[in-house]
Amino acid sequence: MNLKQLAEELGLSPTTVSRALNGYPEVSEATRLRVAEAARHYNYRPNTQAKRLATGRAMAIGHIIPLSTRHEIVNPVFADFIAGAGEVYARAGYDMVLTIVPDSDEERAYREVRSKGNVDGIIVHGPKVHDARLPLLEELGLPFVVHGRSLGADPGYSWVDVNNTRAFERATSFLLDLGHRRIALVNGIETMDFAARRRHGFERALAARGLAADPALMVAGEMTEAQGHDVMRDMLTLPDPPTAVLTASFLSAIGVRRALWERGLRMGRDVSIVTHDDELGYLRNGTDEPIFTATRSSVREAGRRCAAMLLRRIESGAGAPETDLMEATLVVGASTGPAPRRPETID
Amino acid sequence: MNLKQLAEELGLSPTTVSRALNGYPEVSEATRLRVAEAARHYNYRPNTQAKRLATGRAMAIGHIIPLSTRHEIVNPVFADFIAGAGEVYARAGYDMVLTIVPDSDEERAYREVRSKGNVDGIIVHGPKVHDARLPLLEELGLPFVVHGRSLGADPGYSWVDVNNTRAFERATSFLLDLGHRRIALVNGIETMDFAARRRHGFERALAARGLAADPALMVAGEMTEAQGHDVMRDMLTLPDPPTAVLTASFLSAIGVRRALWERGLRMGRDVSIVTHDDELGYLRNGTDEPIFTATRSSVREAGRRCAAMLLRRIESGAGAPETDLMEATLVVGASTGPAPRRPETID
DNA sequence: GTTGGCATCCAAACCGCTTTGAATGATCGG
DNA sequence: CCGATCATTCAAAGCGGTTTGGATGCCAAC
Repeated sequence: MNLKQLAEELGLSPTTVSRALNGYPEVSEATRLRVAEAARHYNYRPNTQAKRLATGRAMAIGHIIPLSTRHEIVNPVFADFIAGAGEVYARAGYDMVLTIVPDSDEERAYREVRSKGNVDGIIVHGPKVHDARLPLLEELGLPFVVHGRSLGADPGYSWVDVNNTRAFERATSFLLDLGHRRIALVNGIETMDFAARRRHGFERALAARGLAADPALMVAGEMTEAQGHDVMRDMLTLPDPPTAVLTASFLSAIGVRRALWERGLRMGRDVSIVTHDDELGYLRNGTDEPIFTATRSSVREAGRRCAAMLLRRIESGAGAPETDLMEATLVVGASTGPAPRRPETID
Repeated sequence: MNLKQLAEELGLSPTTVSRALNGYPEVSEATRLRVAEAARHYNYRPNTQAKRLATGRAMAIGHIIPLSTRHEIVNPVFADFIAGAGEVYARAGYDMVLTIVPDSDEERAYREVRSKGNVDGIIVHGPKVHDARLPLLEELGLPFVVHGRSLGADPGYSWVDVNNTRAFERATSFLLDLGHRRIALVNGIETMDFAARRRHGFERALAARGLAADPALMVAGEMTEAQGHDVMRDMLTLPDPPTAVLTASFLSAIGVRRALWERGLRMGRDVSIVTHDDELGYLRNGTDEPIFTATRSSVREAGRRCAAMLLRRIESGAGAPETDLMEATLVVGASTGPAPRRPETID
């Protein structure tokens, strides 16, 4: 059933039916009701493609997911982010269009999306430091919102981000307050903006106490369980091993925990762990008391906010860039405790 | 730049340009080259909406992601599946359209997708036992492929699935061969088809040795780290605790491992663990030697196969349903060993 | 020298909707 | 009672492609 048929059925012109259904004022209340009734009865739904062509609005948002060609790993955060954003789109009547792109030809993908005109805007995932995509998108003139930021990029873009620097600065201070001095950082790949900022926060907190970060205690890599484990296993063989670890991901923290257990060390007593917790649906940090002390920030909520911001920009026609800096909360769990007194330091 | 402008620029009719670009034979090789050259030069890309309207093909595949309203949890497997499917779509020039739907009004979502006509086919995620969506989709006449199967549904549909029954049957036999008799099953929610089948495989293997499953050792629930932990913690307080555990997810296995460690038990010596491993990018089962003995099957590969199957069906006009049963491999890792001899059983 | 076939190209219709511009009849103020 | 105003409706022209049904010109065949 299409518009013309429905109009025919009603003895009206397509014009009137269209207007009645889209809430235009120049239609009598009586016919509007009649039309609505008929539409329901025939289960009429306007053809999306036709509507899009006619209005010039795709009513869809694109998410371009970079897929590292080397690592072949999808960001575990992605599913929750999508769930949050999807909620918002669904309510607003937008579709969500995903494109998985090997990071080798991301530029082509963006250009194509632009000229194909099948989305009204884009969410940029996983921004890197000095991310080349932002100037490109600016040039393309496609509305976009970045999930995260890009150090060194021209700041004239809209974004939603967690205050990663502050979060890791606080987490580090927290460990310092507990007496820890040998603190390790198990970070994500530091070409990623979020990881660079976390490291920065880590170093800043140390510097504030006149301490320098020990390069031997700072590692960056793919944030997996295996990474956490291998890194911690190696660090524990150092002559002066860390008494605390700060990890950028829940999975890394789990790996660190495994390495501790293997060595017969108790988490929170022998070695403390603080992790970042994205509050992923399938990776909850304990049910009541948190398993890990963590800097907590919901990725799902970030997804909602990104989506809402983008829709706002699209519907109001851009304007000055919007930004939204979410503060992470520091929740204390069972994985941290005072720094163990080393035998030789007993005063 | 649109078709008409490009045609103008070339001094040709839109008809000819369209044909040249789409490889129709009634165009001289000379003009075809000229058109291709100009298209490249002006970076022309046909407008998606217009093309869709004209051809009646959406060139897009829908993924309807059910979101349990109670659990608010996105299946962790989802990101990898999407990555696999996305690869295939990208190569074939299809878009991937995601819809996140609270499972309360899934039916409405399917009907809407159908009548809006913005996808050519659908991938069904997370089928349940007796899943009501399958007859609905059949009725709607929209091509679809199910990732998984549905026990009790009319079998006239296309699917890609892992042989869950067989995988868990083998895993259970493996544990039985090692001498284990008290084997626990930490399963997913058993209204989900895959979980029902895994349980079935588990029970079948026990039955084959004349053993009955102990209800106290079978738990079903959300497959999270916390679930694994809590369930195992409780089981360890039983008068006759399990010596081996079979878990339906890597995350549950990690939780089980935590519970063991908390009790000072060694994995693979005091208690064995076998888990199912979906080979998720961010949840690798160890780098060289597997951490856990596991039934392994790549979800990403399943994504690729589902996508390819659906495209095949769309482009060849349905036909008899296709099915693809993937066998999981049983990989032996460090988490299993012979059943410990109980003190009183020393002969 | 026609005629038929073939290779090329084009005008126009169409896909299903929105939207502009105009028509119609009813209502109202003077 | 008449012109102006208003409410309501419609025909037709897009949106940007594809596709149908000719045109045109050229060449081989008769």
